[in-house]
Amino acid sequence: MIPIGKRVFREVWLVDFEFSAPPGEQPSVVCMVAHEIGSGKRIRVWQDELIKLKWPPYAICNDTLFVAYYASAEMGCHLKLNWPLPVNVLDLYVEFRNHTNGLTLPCGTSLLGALVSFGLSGIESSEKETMRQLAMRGGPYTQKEKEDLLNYCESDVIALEKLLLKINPFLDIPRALIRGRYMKTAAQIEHNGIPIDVNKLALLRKHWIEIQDKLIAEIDSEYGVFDQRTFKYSLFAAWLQKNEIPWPRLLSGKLDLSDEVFKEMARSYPKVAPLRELRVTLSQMRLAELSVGQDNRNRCLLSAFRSRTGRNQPSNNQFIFGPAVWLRSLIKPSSGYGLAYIDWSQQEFGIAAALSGDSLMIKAYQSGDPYLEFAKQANAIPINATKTSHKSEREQFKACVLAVQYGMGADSLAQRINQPVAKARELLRLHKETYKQFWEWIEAVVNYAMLIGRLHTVFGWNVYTEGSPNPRFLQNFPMQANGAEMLRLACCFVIEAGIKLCAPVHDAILIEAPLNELEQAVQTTQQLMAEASAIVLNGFRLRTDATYIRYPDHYEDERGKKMREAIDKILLKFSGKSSHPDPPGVGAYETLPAHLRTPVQSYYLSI
DNA sequence: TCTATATCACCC
DNA sequence: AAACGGGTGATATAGA
Repeated sequence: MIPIGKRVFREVWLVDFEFSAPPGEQPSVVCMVAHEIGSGKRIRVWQDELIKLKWPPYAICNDTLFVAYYASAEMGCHLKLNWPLPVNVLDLYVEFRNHTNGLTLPCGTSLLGALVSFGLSGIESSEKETMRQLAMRGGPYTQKEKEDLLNYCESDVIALEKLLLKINPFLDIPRALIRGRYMKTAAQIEHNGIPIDVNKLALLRKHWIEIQDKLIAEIDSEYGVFDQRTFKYSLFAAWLQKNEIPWPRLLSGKLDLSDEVFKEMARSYPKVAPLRELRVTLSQMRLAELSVGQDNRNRCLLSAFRSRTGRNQPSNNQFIFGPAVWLRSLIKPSSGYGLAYIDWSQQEFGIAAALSGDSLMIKAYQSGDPYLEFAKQANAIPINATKTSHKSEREQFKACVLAVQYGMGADSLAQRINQPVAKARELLRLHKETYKQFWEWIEAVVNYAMLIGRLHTVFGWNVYTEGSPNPRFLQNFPMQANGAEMLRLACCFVIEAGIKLCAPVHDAILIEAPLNELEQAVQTTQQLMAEASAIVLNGFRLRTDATYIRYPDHYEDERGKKMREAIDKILLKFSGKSSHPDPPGVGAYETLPAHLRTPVQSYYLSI
């Protein structure tokens, strides 16, 4: 019987896998080492034996604990091996993040870094790098290499045990297991991936440079500020001088090349407008390393718990939801399937309302249109006003709500809504007067952080706020971090309900289902998202919106439609046809067999 | 030629 | 002094 935190487990298994994971592919397992703390039992298994096992060689039931560092990797290996996932997962990466979040660490958040910060030493990081390379290289391996890899794998398990003993006194096991549960979910999401129109992607990649060249050639002939595809500051400066245009400069003395300045300057000097458009277009053309596997699905590390607020932080480069929105048109369900993008409506506003208990804010959220209702509550528009009758007022109150969420000041808000500072000040004042209880609450939160030196969410995601923290961060933390809790919980529910979850996107998720099951899946997902919000917000339920994408349609975001159409037009000229037939979905969709799914778990509440 | 820095743009 | 939260990544240029 081994006590971990305040709970006792029959067995505690420390596990590490070595694997290789080419971009966009599920991991290929190389080897595994597992140690059990109580009995001292040690297991070392090479790939060829692992794939024969139908069940992990360690206990994964209710009264045992699975411990790993960055457990989504180990869980990914389980899924690849068709093994069920452990009931109780303790991820020391996540717990170390939570234990030190907000502090400056001597050696980062790797296992090695965690050991160092507890005054322990692991193996040399140069050796680690060599072995990691060896695992990534893939087989075949010599007997010596196999031994080396297993030894290396085992050394990490030993390091993990040392870390566990050090961090054990700080563990809040019920909550740590909720976080571990999300790491299981994250592994399943990564395992699933997002279906991609690979023909379109190939076409885009093939003509990527040509498209940019064409766009530049069309416009730059009038300016001569590009060298190949590089915008040259010096050439632009020369052009400005020749055209006698005084251009704003940064404090450093360099020309201010932000789009904001381009926009303003285009008003007084219309001839800079086309150049501005070109720069905007080119900046939306970044698609370097979208990682798509052989099965035509976009997969990458979600980097769960990476951000200070506990959000996922996948690479913008590899993740289809990273680059400009028009590129989401590459998301396309395979034949017979559909997708749905489901997001919480005004999530942060709802969280602020619920956690502060501000009755007017709650009423505004429940009205269905918080921005319009806010304007009414502030007596700025008549009680019978609508979204259409008072469009611009609604936009201003909306901007004000967002400004408050980010701690924006009157000057920035004024600029944002293109109004005098007095107007912005007035809007912010109305917010403070209308939502008095919210402001009392949020000020108490900020004071608490200043006094105690840390903040945490309802499920115990912690951040240290020592030193001179940015007060706007403190003010935003409860909304963003509890929003992240909500998303993680919803993802767990959705995965555990057997729904194919493809991606989390901060306040939204993308799911997939056969066309005839899609609406049911969406309905269930919406219920589960409401459930998750109620758990985080003590009974308060947030609404969700769903957008469907049914084969043969592709994902389309209104904001990116113009760009997508413009690019399609150019592609048409290059290739002569708009699209190729869809390839068959290569292993595009297989539902995880029921016996492999994580069972639905109860959750723990309180604080 | 490579790296570091500043700046900017994208996402929620 | 200024004051938009959390991020990742690309780009242009300066400097080693």
